[in-house]
Amino acid sequence: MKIGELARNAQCTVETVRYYEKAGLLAEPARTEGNFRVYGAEHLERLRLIRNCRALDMSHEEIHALLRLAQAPDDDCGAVNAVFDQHIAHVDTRLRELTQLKIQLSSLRQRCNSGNAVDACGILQGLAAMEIEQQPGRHTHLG
Amino acid sequence: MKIGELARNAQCTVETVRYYEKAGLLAEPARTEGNFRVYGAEHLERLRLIRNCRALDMSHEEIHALLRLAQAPDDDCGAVNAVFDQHIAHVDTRLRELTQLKIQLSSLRQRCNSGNAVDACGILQGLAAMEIEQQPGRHTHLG
DNA sequence: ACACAAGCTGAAGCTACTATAGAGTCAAGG
DNA sequence: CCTTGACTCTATAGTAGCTTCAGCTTGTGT
Repeated sequence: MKIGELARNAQCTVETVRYYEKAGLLAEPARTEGNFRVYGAEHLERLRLIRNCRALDMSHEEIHALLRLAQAPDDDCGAVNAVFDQHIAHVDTRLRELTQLKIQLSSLRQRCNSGNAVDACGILQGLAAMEIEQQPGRHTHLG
Repeated sequence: MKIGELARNAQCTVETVRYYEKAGLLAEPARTEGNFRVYGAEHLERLRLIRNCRALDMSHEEIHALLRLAQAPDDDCGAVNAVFDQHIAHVDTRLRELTQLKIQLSSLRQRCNSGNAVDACGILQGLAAMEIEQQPGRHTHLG
């Protein structure tokens, strides 16, 4: 299988595949005489796993950890569960943040119903007056 | 007011202030003889507005749009409301995505309760087997 | 023989900053 | 007057996870 076919099978672009290789997530495949990459079923399976992890918003670091753990098939999978639980915690944190954000946005939005001059717009006034809440730093890689 | 004081007043770093200037969000201030930036109250107000917008996860593009609109104080503020509504829609979209994500993650998590060999781990099996759902592209700048 | 698709490498671009190097400015203390 | 230390200056590189581009080579169909 050449890179284009692999990419189609895994629903991603050729560039992304090459990027994963450079990032160390996907093993370097064999090459043809003409220097084209040749992939096997095991590459596709691995790539699918990576794409699924990404679809679940895991970071490359988290995926890397999972892949390392998956290499020792006889070990206890407790560590796998731990990586997973941590990621769920990330998602939870971000969900709470966004929920809080939406409350703030909605309350700001109610301060203006359009038709005012910009000068008198409750939203802009609110944005200028709001007291900045210091965020306690990044606790998740989710934006 | 020099840059350090401005930054303290707006709860951000000196580097961020210089970055906003280069990004065109904050007007270039006057300089002292020794080439230090000197800011007035209007710069602080503008910077506070920018920081509040960022605290609400608006992109620089959105903030830029708001600032442009705010420059014509006599115009109708309908356009301001539109920018704001669009941002609320971004947050909503991302909330729905993350909620969906959490459902998937939870269901995957239930497939393994640790103590298995990695080979038999339901999570890894699920990650490898999951059918990739193609995302309909980025509809928000929120990660 | 020639066109065109698909592959190759390496580098730059994206967002919103953060961090570093190496210099200059300025007020206070000795 | 001189030094120390806090602050400031510019310019550059790094972060994540790709995407896009330039310029080239390889393979395929007619």
